[in-house]
Amino acid sequence: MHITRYTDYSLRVLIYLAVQGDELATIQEIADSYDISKNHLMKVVHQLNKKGYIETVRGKKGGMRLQMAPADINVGILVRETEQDLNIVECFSSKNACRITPVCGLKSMLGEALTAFLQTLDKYTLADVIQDQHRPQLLRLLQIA
Amino acid sequence: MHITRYTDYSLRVLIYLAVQGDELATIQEIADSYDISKNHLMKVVHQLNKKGYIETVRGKKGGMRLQMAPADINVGILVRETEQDLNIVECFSSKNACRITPVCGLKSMLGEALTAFLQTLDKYTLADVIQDQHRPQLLRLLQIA
DNA sequence: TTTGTAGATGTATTATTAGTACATCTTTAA
DNA sequence: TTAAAGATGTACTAATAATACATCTACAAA
Repeated sequence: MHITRYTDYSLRVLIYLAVQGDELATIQEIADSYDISKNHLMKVVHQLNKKGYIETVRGKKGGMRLQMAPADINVGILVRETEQDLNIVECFSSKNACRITPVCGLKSMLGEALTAFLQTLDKYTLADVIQDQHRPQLLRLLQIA
Repeated sequence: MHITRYTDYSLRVLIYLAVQGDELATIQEIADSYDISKNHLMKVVHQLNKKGYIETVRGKKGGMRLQMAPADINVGILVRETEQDLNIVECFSSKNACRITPVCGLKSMLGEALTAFLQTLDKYTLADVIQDQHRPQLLRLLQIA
């Protein structure tokens, strides 16, 4: 059981921006800080912009910054919006072919478990991820000047 | 986010055997009932046997049956044992390369969420999956004589 | 004791899809 | 006008889940 790197990277971008503050950050800087693919990050950033989490500025001296306060960015909601496919087993998807689905108790159990997973994340915001006490270390680890 | 078909099939085999009762069932019968790959099921059955969930009988007139009572087969434990990789994000695995892991609050949140997921499943057993009231329909849907 | 049927086991192949790379376009500050 | 930044779509690669296949072992019935 995994969440996709896409969701992981989305969270990392938001963490970077929250630590960085009001300055604009470029995709290149974030990719370098985490040592991950710039091209993949591009899609992540594009989606975060579309969903209103960040604002992007094109052109020279462009970049991006958070459009919402860290305390208003809920981790559970973000995961739900970012994780493409939350059908944890076949019977949750539209192309289900399992014959016993109508009378199988498993589906509701797994649904309840998934809800418990997401509701746990609903308790937290981006501000909780980056506690103030850790900000200096995060600035250093992410090599933000 | 998914669980693997391997885990799904493990659960389906146990459901079949619980519905079937004391008779021996062959891999072929189970594969036919669910219309899934016999070859894939072989591995699933082998592992369920190794873990003590079922007993298998080789040779002519062979097959398999449950080795534990349905009420003693816990769904959460089974999922933990069957799902190969429960490292939901990179920082949970041994080959983690994310720089901020030491001060990142996300790891404990996702850990807590995963625990909530599994603990939900811990509340249920195979007997809960197959409620008595549904047994006749399950027998029919699985085409068990 | 032979034969056929069942599971045991390991290897190879296929398919899916996440992840990555690349090319080109648009925007904007200097 | 140019360089630097994001926008966008397409194509490729890699990882791994899923499947198929081949051969072995065990057992029961004829």
